[in-house]
Amino acid sequence: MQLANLLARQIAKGVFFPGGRLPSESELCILYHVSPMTVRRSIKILVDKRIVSTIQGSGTYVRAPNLGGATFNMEEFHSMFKDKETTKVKILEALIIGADETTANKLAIGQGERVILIRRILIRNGDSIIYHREYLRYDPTRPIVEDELEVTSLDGLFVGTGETRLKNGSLAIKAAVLTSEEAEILNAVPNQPAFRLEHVFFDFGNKPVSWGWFVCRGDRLVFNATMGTGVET
Amino acid sequence: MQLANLLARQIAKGVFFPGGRLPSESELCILYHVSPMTVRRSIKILVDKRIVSTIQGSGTYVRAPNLGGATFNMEEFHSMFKDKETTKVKILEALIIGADETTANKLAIGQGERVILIRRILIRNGDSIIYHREYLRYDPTRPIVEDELEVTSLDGLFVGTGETRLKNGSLAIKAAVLTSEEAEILNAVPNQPAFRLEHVFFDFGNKPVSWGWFVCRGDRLVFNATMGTGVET
DNA sequence: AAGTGGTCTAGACCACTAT
DNA sequence: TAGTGGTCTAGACCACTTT
Repeated sequence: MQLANLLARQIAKGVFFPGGRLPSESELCILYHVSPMTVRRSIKILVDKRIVSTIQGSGTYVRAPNLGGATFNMEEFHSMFKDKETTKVKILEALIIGADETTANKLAIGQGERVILIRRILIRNGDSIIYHREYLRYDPTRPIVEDELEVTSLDGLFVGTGETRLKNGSLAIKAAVLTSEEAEILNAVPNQPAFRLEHVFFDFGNKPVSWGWFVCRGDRLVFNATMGTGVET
Repeated sequence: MQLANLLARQIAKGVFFPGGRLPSESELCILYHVSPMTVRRSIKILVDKRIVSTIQGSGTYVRAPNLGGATFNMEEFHSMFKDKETTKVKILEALIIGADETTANKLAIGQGERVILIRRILIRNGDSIIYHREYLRYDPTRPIVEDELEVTSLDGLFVGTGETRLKNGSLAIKAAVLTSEEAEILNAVPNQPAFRLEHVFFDFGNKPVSWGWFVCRGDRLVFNATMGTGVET
């Protein structure tokens, strides 16, 4: 939206500085010869970008860049294996086991109940870059297991297949060091810094049906975020 | 917005399933007796939440939950010291030094040029939880240094003071292990998993004026994200 | 050609804030 | 009480996709 970009540039240039107030919506209407709705949507764009914040009855204010407003995404992580030409997934193991305490808690089942464990490894250009371990609820009436075993590119977990009926999920980034098992798989040394990316998926009954984690060497992954207008002056 | 929530609940219940198409905007107008603009804004809300995606000329489609769409924020990190009653910042050191190679690169200055180093420690309930190291461009004409030294609550870095005129910033989450120096400060053992949160701030001339990093024990910090509607069925 | 989402107009009324 | 942002109406025209 042109007006939003215009205002963002002005903020970036320092015309409106952090803490300062923007012209009121009705003023902007007159200044730029647009309707109130257009002004409102422009401002909404800036609010979404956390560049300004609005206070009803008071005004629209320019935010100072602040760490708290930064958001990280999975782009960096995803980019590691979105190229289907050079990456492939190898299933190291897929077997039925009894749930240990952690798995039982995560999947909301009883300890010792049967679950499916899948261990995968993601290879790019012959290099093992991600180790994935996933525990699935054992439920013959659901096709989730077949779905999961068909995920041969891990990219499926990222784009969504359109077939799975999973409702919600949660993700957690944890700091870790490589265990000796992981280090061997990832061609690294034990105790090296690493990211552990845990995930839980829920179905439409809000039951957890899958949990697991990715392990990636810390020297191969960074999560990035930006603050501020992101506009060149 | 009521209509947005209504649609989100229907999606969560499985009325519209991933990959499926929502009723067209004009149909929703008639169904719920609202104006086109209202429908559009409702759908915009769902688009922003990554629950649906729109394709011009084709329709509005329900997204499958996917890892790639997840976003992390700093809430978890910020919550560690937003309580001003129990947390305080101690400046361990503040001195002028010559820039090493890394610092020179980060601040876009010459190696050996003078920079200000500030080492801080964040204490909550007598517990050292975050170690902060920051390098500032030495520029007597700018008040940034005084500003920074006045940051006695680190929260200032998060909410923005309204005084600083910093324009943009970047953040990076890296996996690390505690050095022996850090371990001593944070009452932990060396080689323990940790997060290193690097930041760079730029002023209105797009010059980097500050860079540094936070170190936090991995067992005290997790970054969380959610996928899907986040709605109870 | 018909239907879809994308953008916009020119207002209206309301809730809230400032003075 | 005047001014602010928050929400909404009832259309309009356009770009794009589908058939």
